[in-house]
Amino acid sequence: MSEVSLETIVSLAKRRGFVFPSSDIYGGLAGFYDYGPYGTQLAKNIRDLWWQHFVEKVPNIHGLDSAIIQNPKLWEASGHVAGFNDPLVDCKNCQARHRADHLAGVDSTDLKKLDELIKDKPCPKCGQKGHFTEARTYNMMMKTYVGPVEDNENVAYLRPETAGSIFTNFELVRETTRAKIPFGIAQIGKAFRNEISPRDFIFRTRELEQMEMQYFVDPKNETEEYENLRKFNWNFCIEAMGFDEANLQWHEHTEDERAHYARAAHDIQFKFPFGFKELWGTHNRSDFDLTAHGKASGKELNYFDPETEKSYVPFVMESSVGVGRIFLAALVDSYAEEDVEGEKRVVLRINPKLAPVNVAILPLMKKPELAGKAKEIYTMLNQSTNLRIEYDETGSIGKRYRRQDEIGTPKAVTVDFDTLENDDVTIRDRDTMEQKRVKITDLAKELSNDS
RNA sequence: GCGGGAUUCGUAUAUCGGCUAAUAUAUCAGUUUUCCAAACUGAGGAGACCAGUUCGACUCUGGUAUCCCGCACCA
Repeated sequence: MSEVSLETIVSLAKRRGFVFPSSDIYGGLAGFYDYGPYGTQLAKNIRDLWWQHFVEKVPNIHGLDSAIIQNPKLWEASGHVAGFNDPLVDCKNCQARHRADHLAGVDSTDLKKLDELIKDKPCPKCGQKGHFTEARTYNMMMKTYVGPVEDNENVAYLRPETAGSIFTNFELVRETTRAKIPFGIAQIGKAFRNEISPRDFIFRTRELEQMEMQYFVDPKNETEEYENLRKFNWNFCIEAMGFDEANLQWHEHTEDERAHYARAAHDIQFKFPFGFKELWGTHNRSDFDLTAHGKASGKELNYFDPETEKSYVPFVMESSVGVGRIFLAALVDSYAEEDVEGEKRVVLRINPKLAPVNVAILPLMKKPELAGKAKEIYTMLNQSTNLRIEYDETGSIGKRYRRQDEIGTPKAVTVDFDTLENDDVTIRDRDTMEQKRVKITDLAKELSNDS
């Protein structure tokens, strides 16, 4: 198991075109990152794999792709407008920052009232009384304006999570798919949060991409459905992503940790270089969302059960994971260094399905006869398979193997002088470095089997 | 947001108040019929940004930005 440092991952990510600081030439922008050529492909492969497992292969889960900007009423009903307006104070003595409403012991956003209530309270950190700044709010939702005039009438928010619009589309999806409970709605998309302090590379960013699935169930089955979803999420990490089980653990939220909507919450934590941290959340959101949106919109979001002929508000079991986080986990999980004849070899032992490049085509040397043959094979495979193939002729053959190792390419095909005589090539394996000789006519089949 | 540290070729490091900024590696071109980062030759590539001090600043000072570490935050 690897104990790779974050610096090593950041350096590799930049050096090999996985992740760049956003607007790098201007000095970057905190909380935002750009994905380079290999990173873009890796992220796409992760999304595709998730979509396959959560939508395409599941008959009663349906896909959705909703707008990033929604009617602001949605976020009022969901509790985000209030929740993202946490009143905060700083202790002028020790600089610690606290939630004013927590200090006051009340649930309020009235800043003046809170100032009054906490006036004589001690700072939880240093114990000093009467040193708090005035309460301020830090709205964590990104604001924008819809229409040409920037005023309060036109305020809108970039969604802070993808879940909201799944609830607003609940009835339309149910109707168009004729779905019966239990069923799910899944979505992959960007969300935005004005995090106070983005941290740990791409772990906590201000622009994030979520893969979420909300599963609507009969309240009487909540526990069973919740447990099933937890297992499903865990299995995806182990079986589909191929993560080392030793890098994963469960964390159950205590009542204090839980969000306002959650009846139960379990995180899958991954062993990042900065510790075990949340990778994937499973939440029992109860009927909180459908009830809230039903009330606020005036359109009841009930489900009529045709068997019992009764209506009820379904419970929501939520599965939520960030693309950036699972991307980072994939790099950390697969990064390995080993000694090969006294030299250090860096290899990403990543799930072949996720690898940005499946196959590298390499002429043994940059000779016209070898390069020509290799390019022929490249074209042939490109046309006859769905493999992602890369051609490389610069540098020694050993150097090119190591280049591909570093980006996790599972197979390399090498064209040598025997190829010209016998129409066969070697396939070199990323993990074992072993080679086998294969006829060019069998190449497509041979490579497709492995990927 | 608070406190601490850092910022020099793509990456990792060095040096210096006068810089023509060094080394390794990486990259590119070439030589070598070369299967695990070989060697050799050559090429391109840098002091985050903005001010100040100074005859002169990559070097000193201040601010800003970004990254890392701790704290807080994570609805």
